[in-house]
Formats: sequence, structure tokens, C-alpha cells
Amino acid sequence: MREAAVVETRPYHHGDLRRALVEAARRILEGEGPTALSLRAVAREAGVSPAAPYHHFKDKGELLDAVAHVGWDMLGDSMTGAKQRAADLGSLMTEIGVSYVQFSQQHPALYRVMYDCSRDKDELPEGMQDNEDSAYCLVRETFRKVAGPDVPIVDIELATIAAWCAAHGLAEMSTFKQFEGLKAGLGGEEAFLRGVLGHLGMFQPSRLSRD
Amino acid sequence: MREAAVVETRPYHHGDLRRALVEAARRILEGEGPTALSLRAVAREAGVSPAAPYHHFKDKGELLDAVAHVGWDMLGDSMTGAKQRAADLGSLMTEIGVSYVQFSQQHPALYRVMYDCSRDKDELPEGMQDNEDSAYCLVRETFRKVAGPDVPIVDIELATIAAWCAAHGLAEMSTFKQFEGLKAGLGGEEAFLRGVLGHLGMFQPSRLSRD
DNA sequence: GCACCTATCTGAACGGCGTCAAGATCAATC
DNA sequence: GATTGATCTTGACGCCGTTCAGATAGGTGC
Repeated sequence: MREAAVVETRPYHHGDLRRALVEAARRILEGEGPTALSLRAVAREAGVSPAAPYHHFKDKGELLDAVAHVGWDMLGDSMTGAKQRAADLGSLMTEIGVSYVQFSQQHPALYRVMYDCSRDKDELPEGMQDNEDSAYCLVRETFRKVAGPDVPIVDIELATIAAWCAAHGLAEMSTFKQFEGLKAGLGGEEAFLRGVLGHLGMFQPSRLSRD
Repeated sequence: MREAAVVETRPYHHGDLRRALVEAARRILEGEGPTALSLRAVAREAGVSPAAPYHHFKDKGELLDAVAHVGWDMLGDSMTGAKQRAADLGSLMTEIGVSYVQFSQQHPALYRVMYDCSRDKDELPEGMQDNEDSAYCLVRETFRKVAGPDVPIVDIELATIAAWCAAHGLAEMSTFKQFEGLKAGLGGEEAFLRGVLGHLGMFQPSRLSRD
């Protein structure tokens, strides 16, 4: 009975605040960046008191975990889409890598939260864990298919880690606006990404194995 | 272990607080991690009031910049040392890469500050700038020497960026204590690092060029 | 030796933060 | 229709970064 729009997002005793808080956090993240993401600001954005979130999350970290979870879902979808769109086996890894970095560029604040909140716990981020359909497993299984049965398992694992490191590093580096000249000379952002990835062995199928 | 040295570090009106603050920050970083590093805690550790640092640094960010500067110096020394110790041209890049990641493992909190405080400004971190003896230039010049005169400049640049991304990614990933089994199977931490780097093209001189 | 100047440091305060305990509110259940 | 338990608010605590007025003292010109 306060304002017009509130009626729908607040069915009553707030309806489902948990989801509303996560969405509020994402709005702040996209609009104002990671430094503006305080628990109080999220509560404010969702229209509740600063203490309300504590009935749905143990602390701020748990809220960030929930936000990161959404991010890993989105990233997983991006990578799966790229894998399906890839024309041939040879370009599979490159397309997945490009989609990874492009996601980080489209959602820089979210991407940062995805890693930051796992670093605080000294735990692997969600998308890198060995669950059935984690993004990490998607990459590893892709490697297994591309490499064929002759390549030892340990090399598949190492190549996956190496690829992930490279993609994550590139994701962080490409946020620095200082390679502009180089990017322009190569023909744009994506050409730059493909140029860098092209220098990394495991993005070229013929060079997967170390031998 | 703390009170004894105070007499010497406080010749009077505090002597040189600026250096004392940077060192206090580094002590906190090593001892309690990045989350404990508040401006007030640094002042406390240095034995001055919370407002004292503002006579030497514009704000907290500037103090962190000074801490990061020390870190980049240390990392640069590590990498230079590795370059000099390398037995032959072929192992040069690998040795530098290993020393990079090992530094991040020996000083995880400092390493994090080195990147965090540059991300906050959307600027390349100090060690990656195109200054005469930045760590980045060290790597690029090494590449130039290893690659020979036939490799185009743009490929040298891309390979340097790729190597940096890979090393930085590996530095962040290896802090997650979840590859223990893999590391053990390979024969230890360093074997793991070399294993991952071995899958990355530009750490093998014969594969520097893309074509 | 003295007075002034300037850099340095302190003390107290402001608003914002994460978090918690006590009390209000209300849907659901008996 | 009273009880219950989940949800939300109010108000408070201690910590944070930052600012500002005032204390302190080293340096400089007389």
C-alpha cells in the first residue's frame, strides 16, 4: 500500500525476498560496479531493512555466493552455446575460449565476484569444480574428444587447467584499457582475443599433446 | 618482536613514517591476509593515529599503490634472477614463468594487492606497463631474443601477452588447494607448474611463432 | 636566542559498513 | 480464534575511511 510498482514485487511479507535480493545485487553490480555492492545497498535496492537479508543468508558472503552461482550458470550457457555453434572439431576450443573471455567482458563486475568470493574461502570457484556439468568439465570433455583416446588422462587434465588459466588471465588482462592500439591494428577486440589464444598451444588441436 | 624496534624507527616526529607505514602494511599482509589490511590497522601497527597516514598518502589506495610497488620490484628481481640462472635459450621462458608463479605462491596476499589496486583504477598494473625495466618488458625482450629476427613484432607482443595471461591465471589457480592429488601424482608443486606451462605453446621456443 | 613558518601528528567527529538482539507483524495451523 | 514460527524492522555495537581543528616541533631568518 505504499507505491504502485511495489505491489507486484512484494506479494506480502515480502514474497520471495531471497530471489529479489540476488537480483538487486546484480542490478547494483551492473550499474555501479563491485565497490558499490554492500549488503545495506542491496537491502535498500530491494526495499527492505538492512537486517532483512539475514533471514535468507548467513552473511554477506553467502549472498555473494548466490550471485556468483547465477554468474556461473550464465557462463556455462555461453560456453555450451559456443561449443554447439563451432563449425568443426579444430575450432572447438578456440570458440569456447573466446566465449569465455567475451562473457567476462560483457559482465566484468559479475565475473569479478565469481572469483573474488571463492578466493575469500580458498576454494575453487563453482564453475571449476568437478561436478557433472560444471564449466570445467565441459572443457575437459571437449579436450578428451578433440584429443582422441591416445592422449593420457593426466595430459587432458593439465591441458584443461592450462586452457582455463590462459582464458582467465586473458579475461582479467583484457579489462585493462591499454591494448587499444594493438587491438585496433589487429582489427578489433575479437581479433585480439583470437590472436592471443592463437599463441597458446592447447587452442590448436594438432598441438594438444605435449610429446 | 614488535616493541623493540620502535625506538629506532621513530627518531622523532616520527622520522620517516611513509616507509614505516608501507612496512607495517606488508607485515599485516603476510601475517593476517588482505582482508585485515585496513588503513586504521596499518596506523595501529605503525604506532600512530588513524589520521597520520593522510600526511603521506592521499588515501588508502595510494598506500596500497606503494605496497604494490614494492611487490613489483620484488617480482622483477625474481624474474631477472630466473632469467640469469636459465641454462639455455630453450628453457628461458619456462624458468621465468616458474619464478613468476612461485613468487605469487610465496607472497599470495601481496600478489593480490598488486593486481587489485590496479583493477580499481582500470589501469595496467605497474609491472605490465611499457617502462624501460618493467617485468613485462623483460619478458618481451626475452621473447624477442628467443624468437630471432624473423618473427614479426606483433607476434612477439601477442606471445608476451599470452604468456603473461597464462602465468597470471596459473598464479591465481594454484592458490586453490584442490589440485593436491594431481600435484602429488606429478611429483610436487613445481612439477605441476612445469606440467601446466608445458602445455602452453609459447613456453616452448620451437613453437613461438603461430603459423 | 628568538619568533615565525611549515610539516607532521593527534583527537574528535561524520557517515557508512557488517552484524546482532529484541520486538513487531502476519500466514498457517490446530 | 489462539498459538506458532517465519519474516521483517528498529536500534544498537564496533569497525571502517576520511576530514578538520588544534597541538607539536624541526627548520629558517633575524
